[in-house]
Amino acid sequence: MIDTKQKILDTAERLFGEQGFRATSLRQVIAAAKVNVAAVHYHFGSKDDLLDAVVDRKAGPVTVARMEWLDRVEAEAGTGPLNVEDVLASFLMPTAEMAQSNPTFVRLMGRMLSEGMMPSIVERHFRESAMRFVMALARAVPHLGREELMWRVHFMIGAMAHTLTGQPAMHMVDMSTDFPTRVRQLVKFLGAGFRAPAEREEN
Amino acid sequence: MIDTKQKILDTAERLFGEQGFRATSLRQVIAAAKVNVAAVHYHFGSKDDLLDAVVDRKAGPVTVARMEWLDRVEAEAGTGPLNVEDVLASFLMPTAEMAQSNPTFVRLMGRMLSEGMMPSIVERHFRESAMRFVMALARAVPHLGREELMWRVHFMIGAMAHTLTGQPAMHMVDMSTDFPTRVRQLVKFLGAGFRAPAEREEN
DNA sequence: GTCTATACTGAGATAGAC
DNA sequence: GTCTATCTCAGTATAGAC
Repeated sequence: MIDTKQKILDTAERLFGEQGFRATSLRQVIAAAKVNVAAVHYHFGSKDDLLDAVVDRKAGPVTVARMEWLDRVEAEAGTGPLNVEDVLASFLMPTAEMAQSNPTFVRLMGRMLSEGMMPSIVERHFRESAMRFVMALARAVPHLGREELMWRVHFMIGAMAHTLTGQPAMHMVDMSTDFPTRVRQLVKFLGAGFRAPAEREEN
Repeated sequence: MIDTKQKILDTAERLFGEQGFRATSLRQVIAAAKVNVAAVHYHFGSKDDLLDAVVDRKAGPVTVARMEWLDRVEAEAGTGPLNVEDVLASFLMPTAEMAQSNPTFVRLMGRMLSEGMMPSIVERHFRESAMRFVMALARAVPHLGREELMWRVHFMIGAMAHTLTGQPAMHMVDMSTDFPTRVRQLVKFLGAGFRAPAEREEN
């Protein structure tokens, strides 16, 4: 069939998102997609490369939406100060929107960040937009030095990844809360964190 | 030998912390510990149970330190208001202290939280102290409703886990920053997040 | 070019001899 | 308590049918 590739991609996206990448075997994927084992390797090369292709197919639009959102925020700010929450929203809201239509893929993205899964894949897909995002953040919170800003970005990624996966570490939180609400709360929480004063240099 | 168990535990702790749990095979562990494959299954039952035992051995003291720290914070506050940052420090600083002497184990704890690894293990080891911690937090930020507090705790766990693993998602951050400095910055960031005003109920 | 059948290696687990 | 042998299932590689 012509759409063997499609079937593999669709099935892999679903199973990786639902069960996690490592917890899903290729044999599960090929059974669910009703194709042969070797087809995966023929079309994609390896399990890692399959993941890469799965992400490739869907990550582009999210990145574009993020950049457009950030464009608007920067245009509205003009030469004036940039609002932290607006910058954070430009990064997080497109994800929330995608989560409405495709929650499993968003979970997969969350997993990839938090499981430290395939750093090279994450990097290739997100690094460029992430860099622009960090620059906007630096402008929004100019009281922070580079080092301190980067640490807060690091904290942000952790919080974000953990929130996207939909996996409460303990049964603390109502995971049925819709994504836009989650993200609004996350933006507020992180915004306040970024606004917090810088440490005095005293070490 | 009598200390076969010990050797396995020590080696497993090191390799799991360095490489991750899933990325480490039992065969690596038994080779490094110079014991037989079956010894692991004899002493621990399974790879999962070995992880459990590894965590068991070291997690207790951290929990005790956390609870003692929280005792002090609550005693100092008396019936007055509880400081958020103090509560956060009670949870995070014992980890930072352990990280000084045993960084790999702390990385392993971080991985366990963020990889969604063995939820039952995490729960058994941390649930009780986590509940007391959440109650103290609720007292420190009484302006938050239950739901909103829990979401912020969720964000906190993500940020914390990501910070403990020592795995920067992209090469953004200087991982050589010592743990106490990291944790001080994290406490400040999270403290501001928890202090952020509650959302108006408008959905 | 696309796919199938099959075999190879290494993982975790288990039974049973010592 | 310890070790050998063996089982099942994972990811991967390749030869060859269409």
